[in-house]
Amino acid sequence: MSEVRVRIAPSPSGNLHVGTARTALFNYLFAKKNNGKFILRIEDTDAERTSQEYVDNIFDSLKALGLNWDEGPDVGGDYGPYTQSERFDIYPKYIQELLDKGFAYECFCTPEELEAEKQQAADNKKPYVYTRKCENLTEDEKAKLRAEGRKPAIRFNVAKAQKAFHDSSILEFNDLVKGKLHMDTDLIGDFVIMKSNGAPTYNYAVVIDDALMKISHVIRGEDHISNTYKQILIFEALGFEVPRFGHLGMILAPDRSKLSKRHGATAVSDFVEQGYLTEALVNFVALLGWAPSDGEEIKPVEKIAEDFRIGDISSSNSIFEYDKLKWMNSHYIKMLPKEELKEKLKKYLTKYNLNELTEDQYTRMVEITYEPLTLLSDITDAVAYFFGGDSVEIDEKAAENLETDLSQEVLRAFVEQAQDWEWTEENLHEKLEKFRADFKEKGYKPKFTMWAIRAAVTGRLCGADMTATLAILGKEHSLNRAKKAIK
RNA sequence: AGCGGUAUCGUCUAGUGGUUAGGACGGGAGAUUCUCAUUCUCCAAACAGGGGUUCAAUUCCCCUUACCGCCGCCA
Repeated sequence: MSEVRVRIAPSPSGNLHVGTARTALFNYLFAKKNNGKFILRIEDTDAERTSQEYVDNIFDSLKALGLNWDEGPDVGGDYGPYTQSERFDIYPKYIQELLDKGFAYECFCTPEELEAEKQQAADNKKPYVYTRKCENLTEDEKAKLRAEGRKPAIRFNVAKAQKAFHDSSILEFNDLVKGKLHMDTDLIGDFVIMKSNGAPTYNYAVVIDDALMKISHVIRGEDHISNTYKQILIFEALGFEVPRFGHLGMILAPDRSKLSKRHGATAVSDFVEQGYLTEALVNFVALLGWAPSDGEEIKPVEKIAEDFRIGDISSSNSIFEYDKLKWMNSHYIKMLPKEELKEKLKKYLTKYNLNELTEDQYTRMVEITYEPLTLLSDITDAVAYFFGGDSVEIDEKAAENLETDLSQEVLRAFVEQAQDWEWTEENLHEKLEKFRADFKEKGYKPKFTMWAIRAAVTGRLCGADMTATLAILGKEHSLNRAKKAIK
């Protein structure tokens, strides 16, 4: 068997979408599993909708996900260039070949004429198929149209190609994930392969590029199934070897509609911005349509690659459930090495003056606050009360708690006794334990004792370990906050 | 409308011609901790419907339904 070569071919008309990321991942996994090559190709034939900004975003996102490509626009390779707009001199040659072989013809129809055809089909409740009225234009007629200033587009002659290589009008192929798929080619209109402005269309450029780049397996979303028949025909008409195809189910939003901004993040860079770890995103997205053989859901890409078999992918659509992603993200946050975590968190702490803390204090603060985090960005709120010196914002519930006689009594005792405490975490731990015990003897639950202190010092009823919090905050700030809460 | 695809707990899925249909997220209950969270234990929750084939169908076939996709000089 020849070398496995797969590709991801995004169009830079937006930031890298998670759906594209999943397709990229499955291609990557397939390449890894089969010692093949993973190739990145930028499909920017439509100049109007593409921009360099998006190209950069695609590069960055793919890299962040760890889906490194063996060949691509930036790293090069033996089959470049890897950006379609730089390949425009390649495409005409094969158009000519198709024209010469009679598998393509010039079409002079105007957008208005085409629109009228479509309208008529709709009126008759018939599916629209191009009428092929330009198929048999004579040279004289073409010259006349040209003289009028009309520039022709090139259409592919579907029926001719089909007849040349198949016994009936039914075209069939064996999909890597969906099994046997077929289609009556009589229902496919002669489609445009080169626009009147000279630019190749998607269906044509893809074939030329996949063929020239020696792509062995095309793994992509099932929205491309109907394109596959067109593409196979072009491969055959040009005498290229037809690659194997595999079509993945789509990713849907929780309401079963297309995943869009209103559901939350959709671009990989959005997820990162919101505090998701790319490791979690990759892991989660792999589980959409694929399940590990050992049932262990949390595992790194390398492990997934070992276990991956394309035939095991579910061929149905799957819903992108943010809840599970969040769960997975919190899991990955807990597994992250502390040094790395400390660095990553800084991005979400810019509103605070980190200089208020020593390196050790910062480390300790992260240690006692990272566990409940679902998103890295949750840290912003989680550490709010470590800053601000003697003043802290008291939330409603804490304020309510501070009203009680019990809390007032606890705080008076706390302020009085703590004056003399040595303010180290170790000592505070010991002292507070005793403090709680004393109040317990008076019939106060430890929980309530600590709530009073917590409410006064942090302004909240829940938060990080209280002993460590006091230690980090320091004696002065802690006691001043406590004093302020006393009536 | 036509064509194509898909159908197991709410969600992601495992699984088999005979199973108490398994796991994970989410939900519920409880235990632990100074709180929240973590962790742990337990609970509820599914084979879309109808026909076949078969001793037996969630599993194989057909139909219906639902959902998704495609019908561009977008990709």
